[in-house]
Amino acid sequence: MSEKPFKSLTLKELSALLDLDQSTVSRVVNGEADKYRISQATQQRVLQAAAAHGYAANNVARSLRLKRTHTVGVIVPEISEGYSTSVLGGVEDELLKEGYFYFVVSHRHRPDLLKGHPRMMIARAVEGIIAVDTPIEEDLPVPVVSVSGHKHREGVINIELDHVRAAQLALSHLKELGHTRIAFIKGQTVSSDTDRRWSAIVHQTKALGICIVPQLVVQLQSLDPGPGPGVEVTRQLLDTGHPFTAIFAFNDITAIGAIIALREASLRVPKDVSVVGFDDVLAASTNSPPLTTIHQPLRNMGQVAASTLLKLIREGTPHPQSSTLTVYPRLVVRKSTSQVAGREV
Amino acid sequence: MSEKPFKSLTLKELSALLDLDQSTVSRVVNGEADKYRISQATQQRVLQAAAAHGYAANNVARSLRLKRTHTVGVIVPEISEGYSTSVLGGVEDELLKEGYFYFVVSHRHRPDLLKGHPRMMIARAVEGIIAVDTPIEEDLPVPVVSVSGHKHREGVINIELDHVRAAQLALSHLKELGHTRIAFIKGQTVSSDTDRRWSAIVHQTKALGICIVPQLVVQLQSLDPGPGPGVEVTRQLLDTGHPFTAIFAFNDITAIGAIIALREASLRVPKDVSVVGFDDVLAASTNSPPLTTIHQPLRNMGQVAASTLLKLIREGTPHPQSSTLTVYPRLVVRKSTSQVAGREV
DNA sequence: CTGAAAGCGCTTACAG
DNA sequence: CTGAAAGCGCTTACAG
Repeated sequence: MSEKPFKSLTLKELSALLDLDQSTVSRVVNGEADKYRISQATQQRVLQAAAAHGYAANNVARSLRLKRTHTVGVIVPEISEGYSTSVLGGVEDELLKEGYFYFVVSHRHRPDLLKGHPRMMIARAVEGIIAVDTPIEEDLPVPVVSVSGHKHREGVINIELDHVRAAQLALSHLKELGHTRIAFIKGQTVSSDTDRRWSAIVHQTKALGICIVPQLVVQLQSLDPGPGPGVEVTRQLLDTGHPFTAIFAFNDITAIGAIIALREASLRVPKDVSVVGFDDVLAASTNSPPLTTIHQPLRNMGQVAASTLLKLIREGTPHPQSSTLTVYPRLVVRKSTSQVAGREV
Repeated sequence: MSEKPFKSLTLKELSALLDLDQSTVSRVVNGEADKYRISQATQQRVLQAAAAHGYAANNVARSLRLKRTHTVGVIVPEISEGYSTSVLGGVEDELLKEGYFYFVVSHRHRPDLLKGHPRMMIARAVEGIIAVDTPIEEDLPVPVVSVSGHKHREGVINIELDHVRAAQLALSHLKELGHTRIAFIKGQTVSSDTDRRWSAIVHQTKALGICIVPQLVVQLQSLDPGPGPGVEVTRQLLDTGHPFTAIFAFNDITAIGAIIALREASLRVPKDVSVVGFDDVLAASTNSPPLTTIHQPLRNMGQVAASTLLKLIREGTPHPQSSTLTVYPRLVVRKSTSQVAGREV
């Protein structure tokens, strides 16, 4: 039709062409012709001309006028990483469906970005914010939904995994296989899930009659998103000389690191040591051996986060109740766990 | 300072408070006080009041007035996937540095989204678009930079890997290890890299005196982003009964799939069959065995794409020359390749 | 049934 | 040195 695609006219130009007022054209284009009882003839003319010239309203002007940007912000720790991007997939599903777009920013645990990014997004007039595994440190003037946030800030809705159930699934699986000396790798202190997960484990070991041996509990330090930190910490575990037959790792990448360290020490997985991961990111199934792990419905968590945020935006409640939506884990048994052997390491 | 963080005043309100005209306040806030020779006293008052009230200009109004949104769009095949997100990391590095934000959308190879998403982003007034491994099907009214696009559309700048060098690195590595019967897994037809990579391989096999056996060439069909398609195609390869001692896979995830299929057939990697991947995503190093692969500098490609796009935007050239920026691969030797054994499969 | 006017919140020539 | 006015491109009460 037009020579330059998208080189769209303005409303004013289009109206001039049609010899109609802007307001009339605006009404027809926005599907409010009936409401204003605009004649069929006029409607036809407008619609045809709009199509012919590829008219599309300037969204910036529209946003200014309507005070709605149909944009939300998403903040994640690290963009090049499986956990966040699985959630993002779900966020996208829901948002695009409703005509919303989103900005993504990553903070990499830098305090300046943790504070600055939400502000910048607000300055960009986002209508709401989704924080993935990221603490929100101040009150924000838009609705906030947090995925694995755990801060319970006033007015923030949390999408959270049932960690007690997760611990139960993992630990009873290990117990059934005969493991009693289990080593634990806790997450970095910066990760919002760390405390919750650990409390749940402590709780469930009691329920199941499993002892936690303090020497068999280590914590990730380095923020490196790869398997390195898991390797490091597993070496420490082996160095202590305390025997164990299984490791419950903070996440899949850490579990993969643990397996690397175990192999270095000539220990076979799962024959000598069983390893359980957490998250069920893509790498869990492609690893060799494929990881037994706790599946988090990450994509679904993203969908729930997005649809919840959209609901808050629609309702326009300035300070909704802080509350929690719980999602449920699943045990995925693959090849990194097996019946405990006679020999302990 | 103010009770509600970010509940920012408008320029007009702030000016009223100070009993100054909007224009004066605007000038000071935008750092143009000197240019307009505004008195020190006034500057102080304005700056202080702005800080006290947390004044920040409404970016929507600003964008409308200046006709600049400081926003770009990024389109990728799949958001929950290592290749795209590695590139996105680099894109973010450069963009945020310059005060730009970006929208991300994924098309999942759906024709309607491939066409619709760029249009929607244009309607959102992005100043430019970065297309990652995604063909651009029509002329767009903003600058476009393509990462691994290969379409050479008029006015689009391509960031491309030197595939000939990549093929040379992989094939001479295999040749040095004594492999002569090499199987090849080509990419899906929808992937922009597929043709280029294959041409480069054909070219380099000739240069190195390696024969391509037609029965040992298979192509990925399924669009599933996991290792499944690689497993499938490797089974076919084994079913043909043609002997081979090495596989050069289209990417790391496919290589991982190939290894799974090889194991099913009781073949050891690398003892019986060597496998070379491509990309060097995180999974390549964490896999067991860790993959020998061709490293693509994905993050760097993202950085180059973003800084190039920003340059085009700054220059305001409506239709720059189509051109190509080449980046270089690196061979990463890990544990999935070894000297050829006497026995052929 | 359609139009004229105001206004969203900025920036910037133009005056003085 | 500072202000008054126009205008970016829309939408929507208010008229008639």
